[in-house]
Amino acid sequence: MPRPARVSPEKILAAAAAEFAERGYAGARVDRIARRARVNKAMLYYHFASKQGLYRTLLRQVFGAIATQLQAIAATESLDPAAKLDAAVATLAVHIEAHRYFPSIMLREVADGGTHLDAETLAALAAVPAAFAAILRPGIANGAFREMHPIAAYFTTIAPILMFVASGPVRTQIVSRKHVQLPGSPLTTDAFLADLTTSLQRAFAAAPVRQKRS
Amino acid sequence: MPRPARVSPEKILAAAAAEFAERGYAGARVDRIARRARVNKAMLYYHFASKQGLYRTLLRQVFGAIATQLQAIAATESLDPAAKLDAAVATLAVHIEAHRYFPSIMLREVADGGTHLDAETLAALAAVPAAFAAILRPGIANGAFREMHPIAAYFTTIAPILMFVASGPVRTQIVSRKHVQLPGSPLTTDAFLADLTTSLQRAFAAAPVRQKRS
DNA sequence: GTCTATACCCTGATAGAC
DNA sequence: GTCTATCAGGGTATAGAC
Repeated sequence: MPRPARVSPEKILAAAAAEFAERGYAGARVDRIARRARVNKAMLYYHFASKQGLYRTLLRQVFGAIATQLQAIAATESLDPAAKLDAAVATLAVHIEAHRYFPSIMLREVADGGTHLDAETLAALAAVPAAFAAILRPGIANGAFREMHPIAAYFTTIAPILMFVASGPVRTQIVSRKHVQLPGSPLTTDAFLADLTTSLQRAFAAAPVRQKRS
Repeated sequence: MPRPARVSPEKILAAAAAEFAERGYAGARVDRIARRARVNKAMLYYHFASKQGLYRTLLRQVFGAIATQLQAIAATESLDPAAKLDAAVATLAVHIEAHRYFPSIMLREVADGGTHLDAETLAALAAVPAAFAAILRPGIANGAFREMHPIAAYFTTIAPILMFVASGPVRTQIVSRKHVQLPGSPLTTDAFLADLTTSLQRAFAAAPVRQKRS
């Protein structure tokens, strides 16, 4: 039988995601999370032991979700290496579109050095580069991609996506000021991703036998 | 005549850089900054009006310093486009090595959406991509690089550098746990930068006339 | 310019009724 | 499970002596 719909924990997690993404762990306020979730603060502490406990639970979920999606791509045997790389970027993009808080949380956790995380949450975080490495591995093995370190490829791929999306608000603020400019015309996320995809395919492709220009 | 050596403000700024990098704006403690700088907290408020004022002054300096270095590369006429790109990456790397706090602060400010910044500080931040765009411009103009949006190229270049370096602590924490792994062997910053340089040269180079493999 | 002491607010967390 | 009331600790900032 379907367990009684405990809507509170899910609503709290959703509110926490938004709050932690906007303010970071230290800047987040438990009061604000409770208000956003429309639950009483005592209720929040009833479901989650503490601010830290809530944070860890949230991050385990966030990292787990994205790792699972990347693992699915790695396991799809019908895709050739280049298609898998494109699929990884596209999947990241779709996931971010549906979960706007993801980039900021990832960036903040990197900057925080994993201070607020326990072993289990760190493991969930580590699953993300592991899944990405699994996506690239066949391509490197069969010579479609050049020899490269999986961690290097990982950061070369996801860092631009995360930072571009997360920087949306700053870029908006900069452009909205008089006398301050950003080079080039406004750049949409789709256009950015298209450009990045081109860059990554060229960056990772096995070196052409001869490629000379004078 | 040389103005009396006011060592305090510089020491405070240095301490603030470390504290804000490690904890972020919200997580930073004025007490701790004062203690790190070995000055009294009242002294800190004497030189800087507030925590926010200190933060803005620091960031203006941080962003200004890196923008200046990139502008110098852009202005060096003896370098060809590919060399300028390599020089930009190398300069970023050297600057980060000398100022370890830089990547975390940049990441955090992106995630924070520029909330704590005033117009002047935002302008200093905007000068960084502007300088980078100036580095690439001649290469795009003369056909050495492919057509690409300067902002796309900017994030494709600096995001990996910033995130790789800033993620040092998390990666260390992950690896230090039993039962949690990161793919590949340990990756040094130098090896990462070498790989990234290769990736970027290929990513930005004008499309070779023909590059086919079957 | 430098320091001590302190005001005052905010925040995470809990007690205890219902 | 849900809510009100409240506390203890720690945070920014300043007053005022030297």
